[in-house]
Amino acid sequence: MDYKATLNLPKTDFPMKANLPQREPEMLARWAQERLYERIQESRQGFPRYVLHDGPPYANGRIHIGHALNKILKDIIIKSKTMSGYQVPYVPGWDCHGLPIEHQVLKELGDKKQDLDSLAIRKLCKEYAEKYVAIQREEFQRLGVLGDWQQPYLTLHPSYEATILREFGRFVERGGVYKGLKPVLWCTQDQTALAEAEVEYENHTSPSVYVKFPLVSSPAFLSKRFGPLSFPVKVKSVSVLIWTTTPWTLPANQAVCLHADIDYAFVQVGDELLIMAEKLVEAVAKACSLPDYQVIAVKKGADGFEGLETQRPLTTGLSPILLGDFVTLEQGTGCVHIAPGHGMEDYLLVLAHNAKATIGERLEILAPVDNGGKFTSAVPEFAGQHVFKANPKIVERLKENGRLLGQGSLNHSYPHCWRCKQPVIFRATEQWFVSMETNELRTEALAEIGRVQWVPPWGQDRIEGMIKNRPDWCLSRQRVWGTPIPAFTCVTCQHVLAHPRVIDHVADLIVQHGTDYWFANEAGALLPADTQCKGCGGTEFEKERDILDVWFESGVSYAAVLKPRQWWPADLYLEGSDQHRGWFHSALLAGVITDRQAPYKAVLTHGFVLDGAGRKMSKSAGNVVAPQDVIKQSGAEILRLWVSAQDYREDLRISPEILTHLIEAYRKIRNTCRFLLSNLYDFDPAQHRVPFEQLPELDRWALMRLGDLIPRVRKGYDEFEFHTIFHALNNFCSVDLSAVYLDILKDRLYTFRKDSLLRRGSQTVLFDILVALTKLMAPVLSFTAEEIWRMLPEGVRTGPNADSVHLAMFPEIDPRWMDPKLAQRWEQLLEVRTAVQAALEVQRRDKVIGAPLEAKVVIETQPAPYDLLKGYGSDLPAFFIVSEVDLQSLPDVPECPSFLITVEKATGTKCERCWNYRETVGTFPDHPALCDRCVEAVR
RNA sequence: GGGCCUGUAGCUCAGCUGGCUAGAGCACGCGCUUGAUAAGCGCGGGGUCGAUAGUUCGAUCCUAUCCAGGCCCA
Repeated sequence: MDYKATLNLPKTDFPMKANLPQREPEMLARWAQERLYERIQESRQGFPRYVLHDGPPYANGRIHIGHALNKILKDIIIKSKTMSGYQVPYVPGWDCHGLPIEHQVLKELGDKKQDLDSLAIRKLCKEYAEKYVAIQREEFQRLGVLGDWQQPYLTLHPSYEATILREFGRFVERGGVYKGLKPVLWCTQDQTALAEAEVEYENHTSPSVYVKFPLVSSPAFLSKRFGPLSFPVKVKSVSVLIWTTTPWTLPANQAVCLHADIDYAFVQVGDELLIMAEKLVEAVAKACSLPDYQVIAVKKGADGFEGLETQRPLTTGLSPILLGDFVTLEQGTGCVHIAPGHGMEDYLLVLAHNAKATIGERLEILAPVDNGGKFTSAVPEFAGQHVFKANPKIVERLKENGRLLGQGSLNHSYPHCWRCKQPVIFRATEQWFVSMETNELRTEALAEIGRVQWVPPWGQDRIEGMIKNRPDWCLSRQRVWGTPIPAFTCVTCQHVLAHPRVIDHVADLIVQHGTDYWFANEAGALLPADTQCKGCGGTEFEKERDILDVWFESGVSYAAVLKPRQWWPADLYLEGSDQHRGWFHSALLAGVITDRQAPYKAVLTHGFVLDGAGRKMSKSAGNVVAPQDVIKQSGAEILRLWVSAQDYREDLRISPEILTHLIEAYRKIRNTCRFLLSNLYDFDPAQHRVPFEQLPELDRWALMRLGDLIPRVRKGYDEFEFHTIFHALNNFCSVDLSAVYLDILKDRLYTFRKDSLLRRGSQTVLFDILVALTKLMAPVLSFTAEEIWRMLPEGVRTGPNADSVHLAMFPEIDPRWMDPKLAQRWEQLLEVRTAVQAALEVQRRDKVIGAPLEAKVVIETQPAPYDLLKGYGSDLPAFFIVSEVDLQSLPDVPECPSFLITVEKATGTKCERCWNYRETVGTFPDHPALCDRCVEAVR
């Protein structure tokens, strides 16, 4: 007779093969059709709100793995907070303005761009941004991220742009906004500012000159100051020797810079002493063909140079010696000529100097060069000449006035305009700034940093360092794709008009007509009717041509997105650690300016995604892992699991190998759940549930393990330590369930009567475990959890709002589960079990047994373990999954291990139905091949 | 070059304020099972805790330097 049909073998429609790439889109369609996100929000009405404010990704290009990481993390937080009893809205956004889009559009236009005005270019930029918003929106949703994808926030929406303008108005109102100079890359041919991305580095030959800056102090004074040092008597002057490849910047010279740690030599040449880096003396002597020279003394940059004054070579003022870190020994003299109007480092050095200096000591940001690259009347001798053309004449002049020590030429890499291919210059132009000092902005921002929770904690050090050292915030860009700076200049007296009331007026116009209105109209149409200049009473104005820095736009997103919904301040901002300089930074400054507080309570950062070897991904290295490929091959679920498996606070790694391991882990979890489901096919919790009090220890132990898992996982979610969740789930499925509980349970589930108390009891536990597990994994394995959820019996998904696992609450533990004494007993029991398995393995190797049921186990133990084991009596064979256990107390078994295990071939005959070896097999005439238990079960 | 961060088995992670032969899961190897079967079970091998020097009775854990890598800035 075939007894297999009498067994309760597992049965389920839940497929072993996940087929995620096909199944996920179906699930997404269902969620969309069921309006799952909206229903989740409705279901949490009246719950405390938790606001995670989305940092807007830039709307160009398809998403990369870093985007996927960021959005999946956000989704995990949103789902887990929802399941913890919060209302968690999620409004995604996009950053739509800015140079990269404008640059790309111009590039694609090629020569055609000459014929287009700014309105036409803006139109193309808008189309470009909208195209990628649509693409990225699809790609983000494909990851399983739930949110208000129908009404995202876009920085190009007129209402958002109006908020940008009004926030700028609040900046102005608060004070601290001013116009100042700052060097930018400038093309003198096209007469336009350029961004770093718009220059190409090509070789270029520049003049190279060595120029003396005589110290004002007498040699006698200096010899005392530096030592005393004894200078040769014939020395009449002491000069700092600088080297530059841009002689045309010398009229704008403001200072000379030395490095504190570099050794400087006093080199005697004739009746002069020249100061230059000791290590470069030889090279300089050669370059300048010095006939005869001698090093008199050597002093560190830090030892006495700072503050000494030198005579400028072409103008009348004095240039102090400053110390700076950027000075190197690679070329030149180790002494650098500083023209803050013509170099970024020069500019920053002078800003830092001015911040500490008295008014009289402050240096000027001088750039006496016009839009066409010609000297202005501020440099009478060369006025009207293009700076590159003037270079030789300047060198000539230096020769005449005795300042030139040597000259040559240098072929080096130099920035050129991407359009006209001409060499560009650095030139200070008028820009809008917000001062870091007015209203104590820097101090207040630093104080706010202290009130925000930074995760991980070093984020605080990082942003603090940046705020401490950053220069004033430059708000203006000389571009068209962005939001205009809503300011005007009086045509008559050049007075600048930037007033909150006027700005509000402009904002109203923009809400009504869109931002193009600004670009299409002149000042008259943009100003309130009766506007008069405060300075002169004039009524004619020129509108500002610059637009706002995009960091300003995204920085004020709290005003555009959170405040109108009363969600301000946000509970959390979550982005990559590069945003300490970016969004966290600009949002903090904007928040402190407009509200005197940070717009967030906590900031969480994640690291960057690297390849398997910990290296940056790049096309050229060929190590790029595209989320689209992973999704197509393995499914978004694998990407979600990947995010959860690693500690994202540090850099993350991804590679084919890592993904393979994650797929394995996924299978394990999926299969475990499938096994649970397949053994519940005939279980209806409403009818069959067995009360906790009637459960045997094995089942109670399983619940206890679940009771350990639940708080562990929930703590992982609460503390944003998702990788601990992955490991906890993985361990629970592999060890507690698969290797122990489920393995032991098979005999009971398969061979006992369907409705026996033991089988129903275990099913009760399997059911509770499955439901809990499904909920716990849902924020990470959102698709799979939902797939399982929909396989559960109808009545289980209790309540009207429980048809999706994402509407459910996390499981709670039942205090009755926790039993420390049981835990202790089972720890020992499992230890014995491991020892039994080791002993079985030995006999298996020797071919004495194959399957463990072929074995009889003899355990000889000391009295104490004996008593423990004895308590489990007839349950022991099932626990070890063997046919027989012979337990004996032996006082003289050694201390460690406290038991001896012998494995023999089991006695009796193999029962055809349950495969146990039993003496009773053959004693039943009706069922000669069955054991007593099975006879009972089939009767 | 500067600021911040990272470096424990093939992979992903534990390792509390320095203290037992450094752990887990997976992967790998071998075996069993064929009633979770493109599954399940068991056993096993594998780490000079990035390198070096120092502090200490004792360092994966503290300090310094170096090496490798990341983000930001220059």
